[in-house]
Amino acid sequence: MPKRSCGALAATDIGTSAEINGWVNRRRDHGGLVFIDLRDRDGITQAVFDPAQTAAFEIAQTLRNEDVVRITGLARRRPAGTENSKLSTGEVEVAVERVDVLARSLVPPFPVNADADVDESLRLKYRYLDLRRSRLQRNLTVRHKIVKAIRDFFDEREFLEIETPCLIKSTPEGARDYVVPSRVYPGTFYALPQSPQILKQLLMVGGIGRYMQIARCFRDEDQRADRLPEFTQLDVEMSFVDEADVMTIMEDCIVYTWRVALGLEVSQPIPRLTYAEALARFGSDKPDMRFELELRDVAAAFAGTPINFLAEHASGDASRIIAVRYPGGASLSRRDFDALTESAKTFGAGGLIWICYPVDGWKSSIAKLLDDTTVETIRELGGAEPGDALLLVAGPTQLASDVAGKLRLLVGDKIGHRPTDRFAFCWVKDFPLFERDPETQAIAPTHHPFTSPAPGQEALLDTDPFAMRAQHYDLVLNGFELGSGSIRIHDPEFQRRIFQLFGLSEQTIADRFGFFMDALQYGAPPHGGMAWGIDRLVMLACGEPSIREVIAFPKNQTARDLMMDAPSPISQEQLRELGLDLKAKPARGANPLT
RNA sequence: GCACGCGUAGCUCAACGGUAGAGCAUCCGGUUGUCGACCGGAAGGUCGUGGGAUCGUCACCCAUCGCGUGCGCCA
Repeated sequence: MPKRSCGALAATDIGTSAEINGWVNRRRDHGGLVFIDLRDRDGITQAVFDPAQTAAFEIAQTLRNEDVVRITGLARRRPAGTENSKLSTGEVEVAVERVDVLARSLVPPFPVNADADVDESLRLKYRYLDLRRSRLQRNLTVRHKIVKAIRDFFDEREFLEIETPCLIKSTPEGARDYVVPSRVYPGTFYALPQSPQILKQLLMVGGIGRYMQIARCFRDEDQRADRLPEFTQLDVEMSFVDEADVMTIMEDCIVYTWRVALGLEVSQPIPRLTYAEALARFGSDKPDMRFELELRDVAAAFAGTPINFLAEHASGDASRIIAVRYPGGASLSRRDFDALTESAKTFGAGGLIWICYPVDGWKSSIAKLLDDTTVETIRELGGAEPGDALLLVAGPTQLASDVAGKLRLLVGDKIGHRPTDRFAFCWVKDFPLFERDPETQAIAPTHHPFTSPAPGQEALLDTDPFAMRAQHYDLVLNGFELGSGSIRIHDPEFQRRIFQLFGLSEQTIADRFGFFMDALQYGAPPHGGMAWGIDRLVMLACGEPSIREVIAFPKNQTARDLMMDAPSPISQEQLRELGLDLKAKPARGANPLT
């Protein structure tokens, strides 16, 4: 007898016998007739129990949601008028002749057969139940398809997928490491990789040429909706390539993946912006390109203004007065503008100026300080149409740009221009090679210390490092950084100078990067690559607000696994073997649900 | 570490400072074409925790715990 999945039963099966296994999604007991919706990953099939089949009928009356059963019976067409167009199997049903209860279920702590919102902690504690629900079934399916498409894409181009170790050496800089104590060498520790960066560069030195990996990475930093301590990267590296080579192949990969996994066409070429352009036009180095609303500099309207708090920002390169257009914003209430002002303040601005342009006349938060001419000049510079409003942010260039960029996203949200089912990619390139730590003013890499400067700029290292551009490119989707890549330094002497620039001593370089510096001296090919955040990519593809929705067993925002209740203390025996003494008592397991 | 929001029945949520309630789920009974079945009934609460103000609190104040979002952090 053929086995059928719950979603596979079709009109072509009518008249045949079938065996179907699944979970009881719902029972509808009509007394003289019982319906069971049987569910598996594939779908739902309706089983009908008739009193004539005495044994099966009696069992049917005892079935409850999430019991696991095997039914056998005749697939038949549903009586006319009782078809269910909501189900793919809605034309047919199984007249059950025999039912075996394979497992009983307790009453689940939340509804498994509905998509209703449930407290996320509860979902995480009972993740195996949450996984049965359609949302995660769908998301994990999409994730599989995306990862498979990526692997197929690189396989066809003769990349090798190579696994790199998870127990590696701690290197300074960057995020905090997760560490694992060594039993064999008490007092020493492995670190878990923050990314396979150095390893993939060594694969290039090793003559692999084209490498890819779906790699697990670990960073001991605080969480966000799109960031967990443990995450997955697509890691790619190639030898004898330039920036354009890498960007082309990664762009092709996105197009292929979207087509094959999602059935969507991404229009090419994907727009390319310089870092400076992205900041000026969108106030962000990861602009959301789903909508226009570009930022406009309206400082010219305030040239020679007597308004003190604007005059200081109205000229020169150090300051800006930036307008964000709010289409239809003229009809907003005073309360709405107050809320926008509050938002601007939380973004770091001192305040917010708004000007409304209804069909007749104008209104503004600083109406007393403005005249018709100035207001009209601002309107022209800001590109406002009748019915719009302009939100003005004044301040030091970086701050004003950043706040305006965030206001732009807020306006985009309010006018519904950021739908999760639209995908707008862009490249951002020509990043500065270095930036200053805002607190210490120390020089630091914008990307990482292995990034190569733009060709021919090496000499600037001694004279004006902050003028140097990097061969560094980001792929951005809907305002999220999907991934970063760069052409790496393959000259050991230049790499040494970069490390020294960041204040690493010869000794530190030798201790931490000795193996890497050695390798560069044995014929390292020019190379470069990229890494994407797979969780983020799938999250966006699924239209989900958090990467937890596309990971089977995620940690929560406080880095706990609520299902396993990890992390947890270990035994004295384990500590002794590892040569560890605890200074602090283990933190109490913080799971409120246990 | 900081800011904001949330915490009431198994789930999702209500409740003007004056007797804690609804829908769904659960349990029982009825029910032969439902598919969020239906009808009738029952059971289910330390209002996160601890203080305080008040004649009186789920509601107000303080502290604390948990969860979420953001900031810091994330080469």
